[in-house]
Amino acid sequence: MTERRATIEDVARVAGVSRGTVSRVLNDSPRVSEAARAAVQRAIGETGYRANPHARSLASGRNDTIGVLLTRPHPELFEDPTFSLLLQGISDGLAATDLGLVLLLAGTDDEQRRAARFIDPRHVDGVIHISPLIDDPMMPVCAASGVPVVVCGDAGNGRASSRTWTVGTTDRLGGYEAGCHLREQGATRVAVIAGPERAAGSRDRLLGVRDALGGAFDPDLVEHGDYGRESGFRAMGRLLDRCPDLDGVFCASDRMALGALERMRLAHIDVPGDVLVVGFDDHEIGAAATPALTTVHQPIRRIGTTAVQMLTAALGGENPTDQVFPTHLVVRDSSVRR
Amino acid sequence: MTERRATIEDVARVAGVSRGTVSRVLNDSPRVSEAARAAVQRAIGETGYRANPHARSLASGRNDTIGVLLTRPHPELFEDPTFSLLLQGISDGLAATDLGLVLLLAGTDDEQRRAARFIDPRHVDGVIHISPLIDDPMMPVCAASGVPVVVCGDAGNGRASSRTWTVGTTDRLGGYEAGCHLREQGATRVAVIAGPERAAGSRDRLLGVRDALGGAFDPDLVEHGDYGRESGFRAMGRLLDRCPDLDGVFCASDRMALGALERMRLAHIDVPGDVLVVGFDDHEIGAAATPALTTVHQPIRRIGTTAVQMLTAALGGENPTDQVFPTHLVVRDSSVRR
DNA sequence: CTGAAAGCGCTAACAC
DNA sequence: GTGTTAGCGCTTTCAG
Repeated sequence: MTERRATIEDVARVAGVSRGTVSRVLNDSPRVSEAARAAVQRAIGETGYRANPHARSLASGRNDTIGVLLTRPHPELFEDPTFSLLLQGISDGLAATDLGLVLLLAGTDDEQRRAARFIDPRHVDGVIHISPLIDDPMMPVCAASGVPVVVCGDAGNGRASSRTWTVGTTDRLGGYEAGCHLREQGATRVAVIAGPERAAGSRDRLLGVRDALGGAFDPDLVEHGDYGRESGFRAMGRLLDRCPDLDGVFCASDRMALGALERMRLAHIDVPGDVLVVGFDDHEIGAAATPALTTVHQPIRRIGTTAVQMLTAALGGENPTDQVFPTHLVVRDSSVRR
Repeated sequence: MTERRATIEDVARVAGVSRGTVSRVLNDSPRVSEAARAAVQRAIGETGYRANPHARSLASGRNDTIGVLLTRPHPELFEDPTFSLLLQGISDGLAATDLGLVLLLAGTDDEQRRAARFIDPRHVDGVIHISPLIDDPMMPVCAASGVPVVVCGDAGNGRASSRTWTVGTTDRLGGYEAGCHLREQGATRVAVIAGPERAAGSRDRLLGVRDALGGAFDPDLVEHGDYGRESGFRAMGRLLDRCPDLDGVFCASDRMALGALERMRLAHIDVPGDVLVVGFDDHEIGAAATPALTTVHQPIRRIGTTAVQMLTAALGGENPTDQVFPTHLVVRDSSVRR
């Protein structure tokens, strides 16, 4: 345990070659004879050699690690299946590479300071920014660091830096489709349970329904939640207090929609008989709900894998094009009058 | 952007001192004159200097970073408030230090490989292992790396290495108390909805109820879930199929207990009239449920802060003592016959 | 208190 | 193909 770690020097000695050759084998350069390669590999096994990542990074300027930046408070973050899926997508995308993955928590001020230290070309080669906020405090940090960044969602006004790319969905169009659907199904007093005020995606979905409803849109019938079930439940309560005869609700997340359903059940309001409901996300829980939830599908997991692809492309010196995946409405029972 | 980053050399030149002095200021050594310190600080501001972490680590052997190891599949992990709380505790604990925090995902084989690379004395100074499994595949990796590890929960048979410590709760005793309570309240056919088979904590809770029930314990009345609501719902369904006249249920998590409540509501089984229910965790959702959930409280957040304290102590060369926090029963409506 | 200098372990450019 | 060598940017003796 106290024993000194084997270095490249030790390996070279054991293999009877020079440091340079060992390094070449390590970075599998083509300019190595089979014999030398074999000898080095054996020596690595014997010595239990593991490269010192710092020495390597110091000399090469690479880190072989990317960071995933998380800028929402823990509870909000951790209970949201969206993040789980996004992260799975990222994990999937990374499988094809040999990059390391590091999660950077930046939900509180203190965490932001800590994370800022890590957003540095000498720590991570690139950053994937999940859950961007409007006027996101970490965007300037990313820009200043010079690290390439892929934002999942809206990067905010005037792209922070030339090394920022985005991959997202048609949030606004999704909201629009949901709004149109509610209207078509006959809803005339449509309420909205939006997500966190500062969440970029939520704002776009809200703009979308507003577009769809036009004059029928009532700004008084908008409540904000945190994407969670409980917040949807409470928001629905407030909406019902204010407007007992509303006949449609668009929720910016499926979980809030489920909370809203629950609240209405409690109030003996029939869905879809009295009120039509549309969610957003298309998570499993929505399909299993009673009534089955109409929702706007977005390919979250795919966004994750794409983010990785774009980032690796950027690391390779390419200039990836921003991607926007289409959302589409999934009509189920909660929005269709029987 | 393309501009070369300022190095310690630049700072030294601007400040009119030597590299050594700058380094001393950076590591706030006491052996520096006020004048020199001020000059260096000014120069740092002017040049926008930021230390190169790799160079620093290479020279010093420290990393100033700890890793949090997560060995459960994403969905399971991310929807569990327990992790959120644990992580908050860790975040809190870290606030007093200037250590960086890095989350290491190791839920799949691929992720495990990736994480293993990072569990290395040259990457992280220490590891906090959340959610240990029985025969956890990452424990040998941790041991082999020589990195100090604090395990939140049971480290498994024969402590992996002399540099492993644990902080946990009296899981078994908690299960025992729950079991006793159910008996005292008159339950005679008690079922158990345990957590994942390989989760160390879940196993202990199960052993605890078994202790309490003694001869009344029926191994056929045990089902396993993944700590999630849905899995509790389904497990309850299976139990009811098998034993429609059970009169008590202990669930290894509050979320599974809520799922079980839901399932029983569906079957028009009255809680606590027909069946008594006890959960585990004491999450908020349980207190808000109908009926309010009796549960076993464990100080999760505190476990997180303690893990950090133990780890920093270990990094400081001390040998912290393992900690076990007491659980206690919180009696609410779900387990008390009216 | 401060400067000089010797590494930390590795990569990459340069000879051969 | 392979060995040699000059750094990468910092910490940490060791003198002074």
